[in-house]
Amino acid sequence: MVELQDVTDGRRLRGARTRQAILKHAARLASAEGLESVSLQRLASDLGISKSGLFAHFGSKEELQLATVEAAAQIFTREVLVPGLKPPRGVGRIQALCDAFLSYVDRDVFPGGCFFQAAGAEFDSKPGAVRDAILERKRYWEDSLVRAVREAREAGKVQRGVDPEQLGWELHCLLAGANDRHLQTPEPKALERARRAIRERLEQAAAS
Amino acid sequence: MVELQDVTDGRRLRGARTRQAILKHAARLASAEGLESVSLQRLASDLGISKSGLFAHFGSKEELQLATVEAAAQIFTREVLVPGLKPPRGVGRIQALCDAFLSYVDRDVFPGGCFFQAAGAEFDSKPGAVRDAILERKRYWEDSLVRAVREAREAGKVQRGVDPEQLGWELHCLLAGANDRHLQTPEPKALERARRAIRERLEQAAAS
DNA sequence: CCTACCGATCGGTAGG
DNA sequence: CCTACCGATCGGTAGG
Repeated sequence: MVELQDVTDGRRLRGARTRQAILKHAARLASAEGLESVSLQRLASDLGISKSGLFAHFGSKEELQLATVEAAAQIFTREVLVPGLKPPRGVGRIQALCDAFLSYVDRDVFPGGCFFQAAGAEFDSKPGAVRDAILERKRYWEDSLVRAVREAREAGKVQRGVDPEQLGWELHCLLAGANDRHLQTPEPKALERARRAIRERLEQAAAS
Repeated sequence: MVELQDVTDGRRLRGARTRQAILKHAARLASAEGLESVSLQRLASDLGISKSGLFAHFGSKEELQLATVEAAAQIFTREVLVPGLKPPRGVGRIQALCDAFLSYVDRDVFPGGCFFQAAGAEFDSKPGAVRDAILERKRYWEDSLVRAVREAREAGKVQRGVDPEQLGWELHCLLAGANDRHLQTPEPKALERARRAIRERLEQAAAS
């Protein structure tokens, strides 16, 4: 009984590890070459398994794409949201969210820049479950910036006259632009421009 | 002789018209589905010609892509740069460039939003002639904004303390963000947020 | 009855 | 511009 259970658990554990390895590679590839371009054959040969091995994990290409979006969201949460939400509510948290995103871009967590920026642009005109999943995650990130501004304003750390939705969206634009520029001309100055713009926006918005 | 020449000219004219029709359709398709996804077969059947008919106009897929980028650039020039550069140098021209871009997004000149936004995101991690052509055009547009700010500053219409490269880049980020948001949630408010941000930035920068 | 794969091949389509 | 093809690769499935 115990032996049999061990074998079963071992198989499940191995399966889960393989699945994570597949999805991490798929997400990295997709950021650079496009989610649609990550073919099952390409993915299989990169990982040294067979194409039918992939089909044991994901029943179809769309399910693989949805699982890839999910895996990318976990990476984004770990690399951006967790460090960005560490400081207490206030201007410091808004700044930390922006810094965490810029660091995530600077460290090339995904070789093709922010996964959701790339996948969002690829799928924004392709209706379906994959587009919906990507946009839901993108919206959560944008909302996190808006929420951080709103909470800072409620705590009296940001001026009453500031519209959280407006400032949150502007910060998001600058961060997206920094990702864009980083991919076009990968020089330190690319991110510096965004840091400067964000600093100025936050200084203006901060309660005196 | 005359007859022969007429036939030749007629053929050339017809050829040029077909070429323009192909490229216009290719650019519109590419903005929504991706430049790489516009297959020769798809394009041929959409236009009611044969795949080899396309090869008579363009020797390879890459040449078709380069010609598509060129055609999209002509559309962008006509729809954004020409109206945007109409006002004399000064804050009015900066505003006109931004308004022209937002109108181009709002009118859905390309069904998938700004062609260069979409194609840039698709190719920014794919080295080659197509990426170079796309980024060259994107850079020209960004430089147009920077130039408009610099000229306004030189004319004393913008404060001395303003960095043209910085403000030009920030305006570009807001416009790109407006295009992004327009594709995600096509409501009038999407562009309104950008208009408000741009108005505030320009009021701040204007010489008093 | 489960899982994690294999080699081979299905009908179609890619660029050329 | 056409028909007629090529080597390869696409997403997906067969039996073992």
